[in-house]
Amino acid sequence: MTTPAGTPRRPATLSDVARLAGVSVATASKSLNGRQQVRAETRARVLSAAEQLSFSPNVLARHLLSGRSGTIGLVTHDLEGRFSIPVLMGAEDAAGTGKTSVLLCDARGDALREQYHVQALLGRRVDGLMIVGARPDPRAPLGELPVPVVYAYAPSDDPADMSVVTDNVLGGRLVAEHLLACGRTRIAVVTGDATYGAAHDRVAGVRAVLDDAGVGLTGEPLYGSWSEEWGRAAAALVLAQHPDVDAIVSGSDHIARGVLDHLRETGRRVPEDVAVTGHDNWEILALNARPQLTSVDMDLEEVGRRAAALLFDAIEGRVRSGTEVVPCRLVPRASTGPRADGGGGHRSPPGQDVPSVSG
Amino acid sequence: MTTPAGTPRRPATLSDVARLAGVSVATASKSLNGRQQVRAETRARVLSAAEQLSFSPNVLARHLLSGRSGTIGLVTHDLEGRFSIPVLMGAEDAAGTGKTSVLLCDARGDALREQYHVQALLGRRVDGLMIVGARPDPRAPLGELPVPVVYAYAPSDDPADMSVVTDNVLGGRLVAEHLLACGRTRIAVVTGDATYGAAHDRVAGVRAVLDDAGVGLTGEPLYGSWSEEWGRAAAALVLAQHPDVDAIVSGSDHIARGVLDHLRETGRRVPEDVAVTGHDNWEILALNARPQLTSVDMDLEEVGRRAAALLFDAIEGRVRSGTEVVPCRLVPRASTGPRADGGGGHRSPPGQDVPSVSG
DNA sequence: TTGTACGCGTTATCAA
DNA sequence: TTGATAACGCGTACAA
Repeated sequence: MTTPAGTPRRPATLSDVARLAGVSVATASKSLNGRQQVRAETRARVLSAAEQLSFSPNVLARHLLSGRSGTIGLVTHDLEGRFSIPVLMGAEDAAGTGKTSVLLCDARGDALREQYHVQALLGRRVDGLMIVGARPDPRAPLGELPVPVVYAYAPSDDPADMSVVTDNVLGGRLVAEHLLACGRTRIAVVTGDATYGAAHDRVAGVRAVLDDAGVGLTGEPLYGSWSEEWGRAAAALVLAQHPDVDAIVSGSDHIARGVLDHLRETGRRVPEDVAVTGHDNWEILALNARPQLTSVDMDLEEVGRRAAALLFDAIEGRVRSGTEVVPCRLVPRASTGPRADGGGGHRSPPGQDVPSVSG
Repeated sequence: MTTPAGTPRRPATLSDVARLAGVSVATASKSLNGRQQVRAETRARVLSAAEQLSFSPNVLARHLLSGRSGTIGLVTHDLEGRFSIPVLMGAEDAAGTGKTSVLLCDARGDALREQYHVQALLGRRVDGLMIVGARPDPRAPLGELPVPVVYAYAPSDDPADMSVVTDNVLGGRLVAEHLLACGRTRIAVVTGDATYGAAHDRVAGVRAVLDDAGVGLTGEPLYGSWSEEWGRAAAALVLAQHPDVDAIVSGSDHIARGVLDHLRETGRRVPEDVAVTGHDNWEILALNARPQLTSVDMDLEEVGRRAAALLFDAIEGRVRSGTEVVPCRLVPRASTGPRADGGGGHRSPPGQDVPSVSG
C-alpha cells in the first residue's frame, strides 16, 4: 500500500508535502533538512507527509542556489577495453560514497567526440571532469575550462594539469626483484607494442634492478604486439638465442599466456626450468593459465579513486597540479618460484617432459 | 585568445550574455534558440556575445520548466564483468546520438545498493531507468516508480515490465546447424554453471536442431563452471566416453579454450578431427585461440541500444511491456569446418599428431 | 521587434 | 517556532 493506484506521475514537490502537512514550504524544508528551528511535533508531521508522498527533493532545483550540481563528467576513450573499466569503477566508488553522481560518456578515442561530450557535460554544469585515456601515454590536454579536470591512466602532457597514472617502472622493478629472489639470473624480456611508453618503462624497471644486481638482461628486450601469438613467437626466439634462459618477463598477461603455451609445448617446465611473469593481473587470464600466472597488479581502481579524490579536492578549491603515480604490486603465483636445481648454474632443458594433462 | 586570463570561474549565464549584447534576457533567449521573432542584426550580436563568454545554457535550469532532465539512470550490477559493458556501450551510444546523458551507478549485485542508487537517481529527476543485470536469469523487479524502467540482459520476472535479453536458444540452434552443415554428426555439449538458465537454453537449442535432424546429442550435456579448467576436464570426460566424437559445443569461449587446449595436447586436430565452438564471441579469447574460435556473438550492444530505445519511447509515453529478444549471430572461424574425411563415418583419433609449433 | 513578468523547486533570510 | 519572500537560470506568455 506504499504506492496507491492513483499515484500521480509527477513526482511530489516540497509544496505538496507542505500542503499535506498543513505547513509552509519553508517549514517543510527546514523539517526535512534537520534544521533546529522547528517544533518536534511539526517535523514529525512533515516527515510523515513526505514519506506518504514518497517525496524526494529535486536535486536540480537545489543546484540553482548552491551552484554545485553534485555531478562529475567522466569521459572515457576505451569503454570496451579492460583498462578504463577499473578506473571507472574506482571513480564511481569514490563518488558514490559521497553524494555526487557520475555522468558517463564514451569518446572512443576521437578528439572531436571528446570535445562534443565535454561541451554537453559543461551544459549540465558538472562540477568537474575526469578524462580516462585508452592507453597510458601522455595526451594533449583539453583547453581552458570553467571546471577542474583530472586525467586518469593517460596523463596530460602539460605538467600544470592534474593526472593520475600507474607506475610501470615500479612494475618492472618488482618483477625483477622477485625473480632474483627466486634465484633466477638469466632473465629475458618479451613485451608488446614499442610505441607504448609503458612498454619501455617496464623494461627500464627490470633493467635497473638487474644491472644493480650485476646480472644484466639476457638478450635485448623483444618488442612486438600485446597478443598471445606474439608471446608464443617471442618465446621461441628467446629460446633459440638463449636456450639457458631461466626466466621470461612478459609485458602483459596476454603475452605471458603465449609464452607459457610455447614453453609447455616444447617441454619446458614452469617454473622449474623457466619462470614466467605477466603484467596487468587480468585475472581471467592469469588464473586460467597453467600454471597460474605471477603478474603485476597496477591497481587501476586506486587510480580511479585517487583521480576522483583529486577532483573533489579541486572542486572544493584545493587545486593541485602534476602527475600522481599510483604504486603497483606483485601478485606471486605458481608460474614463478625456485628453480628445479635451486641455484644459478646452467641446466639444459628437459626433453620429452610432457606435462600431465587430464589426470 | 578564446579564454582570456580573467575568465570568471562562474560559467556565464543568459543574463551575462544579454547584458553584453545590450538586450533583455528574453531577446537573448529567443536569439539563441532560433526563434523567428528577433531581428537578424540583434541575433548576430547576441550570438557573438554568447561566443565571447563561451556561454552554454544551464540544462538544469531548463529542466525546471520542461519537467525533463534529459538524463537516464543506468544501474549496472556487473561493472567489472564483460557482459554489462557492451550493453552499457550500446545504451550510451543510443543516448549520445540524442541529447540525453547517462548517469552511471554500480550496484554490484546488491539489492540494497541498488535501492539506494535508484533513490539517488530519482532525486536527480532522471527521465527513466535502465537496470543491467550481472547474469541473464530473470530477477525481481523494482517496485512502482514514477519513471519508466527497462531491464537489460537480466529480464524482470514480471511480464508487465519491459525487458531486453539475448537469445540463448537461437545461439544453440545456430551452432548446431553450422556443425551439421560441416558434416558433423557426433556432437557433444560441454557447458558451464547449471544454475544459469542460459546454459540450459543453449543446450535446448542444440538439442532441438539435432533431434530434428535425427542425429541426437552425443552423450548428455556436461555442466560445470565457466572456466578453462572445466573445459579441459570436460573435454577429457567426453573423449573418454565418446572417443569418436567429431564436435564439441562449448557453453562459453572460456570453456572452449580449455577444450581446445586439451584436444591439442592429446593429439586431436581441430577442426579436422573435432570441431569446437564457443559462445559469447569474446574476441580477446576467440581470436587468440588456436585455431581461432567459431563462436556466437550475442550482440550485447544491440541489447543496450534496444533497451535505450524502448526506454526513450516509454519516456515519451509509448510504454510497452514484455521481453524483447535480440537475435544473436554465428561467427565462423577456423575451429569449425569440414571433417578430415569429409563424411560422417567413424574415424579413430590420430596418435602422435603433434601440431606444428614455433615454425 | 523587443522587454516585462512569471514560474519551475528549492533554500536562506528575515519578519511575524 | 513559523511563514512570507527573494533568489538561482531559463523559457515563454503577454505587453509594449
